[in-house]
Parts: sequence; C-alpha cells; structure tokens
Amino acid sequence: MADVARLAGVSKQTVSRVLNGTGRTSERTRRRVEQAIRELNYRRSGVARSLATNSSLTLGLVVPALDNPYYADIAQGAELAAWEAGYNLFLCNVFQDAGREGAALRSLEERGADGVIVDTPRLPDGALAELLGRYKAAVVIGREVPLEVASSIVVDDAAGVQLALGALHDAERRRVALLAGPDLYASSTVRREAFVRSERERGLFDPARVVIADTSPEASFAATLELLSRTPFDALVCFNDIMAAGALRALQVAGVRVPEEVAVVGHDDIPMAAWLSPPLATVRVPKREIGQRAVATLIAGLSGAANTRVVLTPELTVRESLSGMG
Amino acid sequence: MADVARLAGVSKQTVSRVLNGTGRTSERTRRRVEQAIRELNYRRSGVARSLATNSSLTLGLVVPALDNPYYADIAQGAELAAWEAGYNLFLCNVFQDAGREGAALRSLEERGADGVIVDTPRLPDGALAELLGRYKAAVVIGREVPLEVASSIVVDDAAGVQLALGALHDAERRRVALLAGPDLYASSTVRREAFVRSERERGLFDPARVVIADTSPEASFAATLELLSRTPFDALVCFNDIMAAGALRALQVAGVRVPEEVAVVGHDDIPMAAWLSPPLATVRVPKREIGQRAVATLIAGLSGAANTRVVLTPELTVRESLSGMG
DNA sequence: ATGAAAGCGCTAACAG
DNA sequence: CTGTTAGCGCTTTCAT
Repeated sequence: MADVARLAGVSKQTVSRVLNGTGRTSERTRRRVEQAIRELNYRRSGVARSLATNSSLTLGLVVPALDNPYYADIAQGAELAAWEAGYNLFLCNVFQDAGREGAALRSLEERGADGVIVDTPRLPDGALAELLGRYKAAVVIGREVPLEVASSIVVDDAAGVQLALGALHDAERRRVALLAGPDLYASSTVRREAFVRSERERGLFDPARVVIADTSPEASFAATLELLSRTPFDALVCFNDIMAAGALRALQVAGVRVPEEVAVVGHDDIPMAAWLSPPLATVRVPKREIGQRAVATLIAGLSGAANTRVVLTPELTVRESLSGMG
Repeated sequence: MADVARLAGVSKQTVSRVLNGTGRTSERTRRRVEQAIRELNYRRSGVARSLATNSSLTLGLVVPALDNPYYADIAQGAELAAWEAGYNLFLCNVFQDAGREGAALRSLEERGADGVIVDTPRLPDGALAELLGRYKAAVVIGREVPLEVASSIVVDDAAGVQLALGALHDAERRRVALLAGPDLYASSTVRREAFVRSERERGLFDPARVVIADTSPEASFAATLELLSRTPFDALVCFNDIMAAGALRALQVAGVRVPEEVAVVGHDDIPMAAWLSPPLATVRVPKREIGQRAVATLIAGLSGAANTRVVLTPELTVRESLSGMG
C-alpha cells in the first residue's frame, strides 16, 4: 500500500480512502491511485485489514460430513447468501468427530471469522455454548439452543413425520415400520417419538416395527433385512434418503416389490432420491433455504439483532416408492 | 496477550514463547503464564499472528460444486491430510461460476491462506495462472498446468476408459455407446478421445453412439432416451456416476434391461453407486487420495519443494450393471 | 480534500 | 532464561 501511495504521489491514507470508497477524494487523485494499483497489481491484505478493523467479512460454516448431499445443499444455500451479502464463507467439514468440531470452531475464531454457523450433533451443549460465546454472533442448525447462546434454524420434524404417515395411511398402509437413525441426532429422536405417538393414536403402533441403524446405506441395508425377517410390514419410513437407498436395495434383494408390497419414504430429498429405483418418495427439507436463512440470521446477528429461532416446515415429495405405478 | 503478560508478571514476549513452545522458558514461568491464560480464558489472535509471521497455517480448497459427491470425497481426503499436518482447510464452493472461482481465489489470498488447491474447469489458463501466482504454492486438480504455475494431480483418464472398454469387450459387447460430459471438463474430452481411438482400433467405432450431455441426471436421462431412439447399443459408458444414474433410470423407463440388454459403466465410484439399481459398475477414482496428495504436495511446495505432477490410476469396480446376475 | 501519527495483537531480532 | 524495540499492513483519529 505504501508503494501504491508513493507511485501515486499521495499518502497511504488516501489510498485507503479510495479503496474503501469512504470519505471524499478528488476525481483526479482517485484516478491516479487506481492507476497505480493496477500498475503494481496491488491487492490489499485482508489480514492487516482485519487486525485493524476487528472484522473480516468472513463467516464460517461447520458441518459434520460433506458426503451426505444433505449438508452439501445447505452449504450451497449458505454460500450463495453469503456471497450476495458480500461475505465470504469458509466451510469446515469435521468428518464426524466431536474433537474436531471444537477445533474447527476455535480455528475459525482465531482466523477472525465474524460469525459461525454450526450443524453439529456431537458437541455437547455446554461445550457448544462456550465455543459459540466467543463469536459476535452464531447460528445453530438442526438443534435447539438457548437464545442466549445463539440463533437456531430447525425443521419441524414432527410435521414431517405426520406428512409421511398421513400419506401412508391414505394409501391403506396399516403396518408402517420405522428405520430410525442413531439418537445422536436430535431430530432422529424427535421423529421417532412423533412416529410412535402418531401410530399409537391410530392404534397401529407395534414396537417390533421400529429399528435403529447408523446413517449409512450399508447399515440400513442390514437393518432392513433384519426387519424383514422379524416382522411383516407394508411401509417403511426412513431417517434419511441415504438410509432409504440401502433399504430399497435390501427390499429388492429380498424380492419384496416396492411400493406394491412395501412403500418406502425417505427424508431430506437429496438430489439422488429421484433417481433411485423406484424413485424415492421423501419428506422434502428446504436445505438451500436452511443455508440461506442461517446466513441471513447470522448477518442480522452481527449487526446487533437479537437471536431468533426459525422453524422451517418440510413437505412431502411423492414419488413412485410411495404412489405405485412403478 | 498484554493482559496475560501482566497477570503472569512477565513480558508479552515470554507469553509468546510459551504459546509457541519456542525458545527456552523456565518451568516456573511457564506454569504462571499457562495459569494466567487459563484464568483469562485467553485465545491468541491468528489474524495478528498471520500479519506478523506472514503465514497462517491455512490452506484453501476451491471446488466447483459440492453437490457432486465426487468433490465431497476429495474434500474429505484433503481435510484429513491438512488436519494431520496441523493445517486448517477452508473449503470454497464456487457453485459453477467462473467469476466466483476467481473471487474465491482472491479472497482466500486476502484472508492469508498460505496455499490453495483448485479443482476448477471453468477458469481459463491465463487467469488461473495469474491468480495462483500470488500464492507461495498451489495445486491444481484434474487439469494439466505448466509446472511453473503449480503442481497438479490428475487421473489417468485414458487408462480408465481402457479399463471400462476392456471389460465390456470381454463381456462381448460390440456396440458400446458413450454418454460424454461437456467439453468444459478437460477430462471429458480426454476420455472421449480415448474412447474413439480405442473403439476404432477394435474396428467398432460408430459416431452415432456418442452423445454429449450436461452432468446432471436430468440431462443424461434425456440424452439416453434420445440415444435409444437413434441407434442400437449394448453398453453405455458414462462420464460420471451422476449421469449414469440418470441413464439407468432412462433405460428402465424404456424397458431396457440392465445389464442383459445394455451394460452400464459409470465413472468416479461415488458412495451412491453401489446402491443404485442395479448396482453401478464404475471406474473408481481414488478421490480421497487425490485430496490427500493434493494437500501433501501443497505443503511440500510451501516448504520450497519444486512443483510436481502426480498421475493417479483408476480401477474398475465391477458391479451388476456390468456383470449380469441382476 | 489530504496528510501525520498512533495502534490493532502478534512475532523477530537483538540485548542483557 | 527474559525483556526491549521494531514492525507486519491496514484503519482510525485528528490536523491541516
């Protein structure tokens, strides 16, 4: 910057003014400075700038596993919103490890991120609160946190379950099974409870039709086979689309026709869902919107807005795994 | 830091020494400093540190689209390697837009990233070279660049095509079609040329069996239908697994049995490939390794190593879409 | 409209 | 083993 100032024959201050478009500068001076910048191919150091302003126009997003397209979509939504607001978004994938979730949060802080968005099932409430407390603002996705700690964006899980069960009930399915995810995910617990409650109200609940598995196709493949051997069912509600993919395959291998014999409903509506065979009906979560809202909320928080809680509503995407006509 | 120094009754310098484990410090002083740090819940500013040291222990990774699990896997590999080497990895998803690829590279630079890894088809060579020139080191994935510009990690695309075609030939397929990606992707061009060459050598090439489509399931679904209506074929080689998913669905809708009537081979081996129906045979690319090698190469470059070119070899993963016995 | 001085929080280089 | 002095590249305040 000093070089630019020298070449343009002005002070560093003036260069700074031109760069920021702040204060007044005569047309002529500005031209000279801009020219010098171009000639020197100068680029200002965001690091020094951050140090001086104590702000970085940088946001962090911490997600547990990018290999689930669910998070990839959230990331894209966030990315887009951040970009439009003039912020940068740094994504930290923490690869399913609580220790690294903390480390990511700390390092984002050290690097001067103005705020963070976290979607992390693993970090205990206390640790999360402490880590987030160091930021000017923070948003938590998929998990309720006290408003003193951060804003949160969650999906109405119970509503999603009702949607799926309602449609299955309309399709005359009376023995609905649930392929739940691990309780590690708060939303899995919520959905399982909603499932139990709802089926019980209909007088259709049978605990033998509930099985818990890891969120991998492999695990849900195995769990589905086990379920098949254990008890009859005519519909299967899955914790997410990845698991549903494993389940579909298991049903196919077992010679069970979908949806004629067993209807299958996934959750999330990842891009692949429509291309499974049969195309997977699923509870659609507005992933992009989650990302966008998270960023919007975060930026609002940075300008002093109070923390809020946003609840998004899922929709049912009907496809052949539910509606028949394979 | 000044606060810590005061509380511990030492100079800032000593605190810095303790923090960095550099230089010698008496056991007693260190204890006192550590105690003070804990009491004040102090955390050092990476921003100031970067400004002073002109290094940030931060790496950037720029990918075109996280919604393709291919990139997600590369990111995970990179993430892991960076973590183990004590570096942070900031991921920038640039959402299929050349302008933002440049913007991401610039902002990473401004934020003080020590080096970057880019996997970007869109940025023209010249612009890429200029942008990368500002970093101490850089690695390009999936694209050849002059060694003066950066190191590169590429996959032997021609070998992958040979693998697929060899297996199809062994399976007595004599009318192999190619569902290519846009030429935007250098590797698509390379593979298409390898395909043409190879089939021609066998005396089996027919240009009518080559079709180009966008890398989405929708586009490849449509392209496959069109191909079906245009010319007979008994095998289909796809640019990637995402496209293969669309193709599988098209074949199914058209009532074509896979693999009995048409064998299908994808590319990349994304996690979902094994769960499509039928499970998708595919040219397996060592995605995790690409990420790891990229980071290793980058870190080597940061310590002054000369740029290198790494060529990784793909393998064929045989599954039912190729081997029969649906 | 522009410049000079001070300081953001840290490390580097030198003393002691 | 520890403290002192500069200075990283920018913005902020106050003059002019």
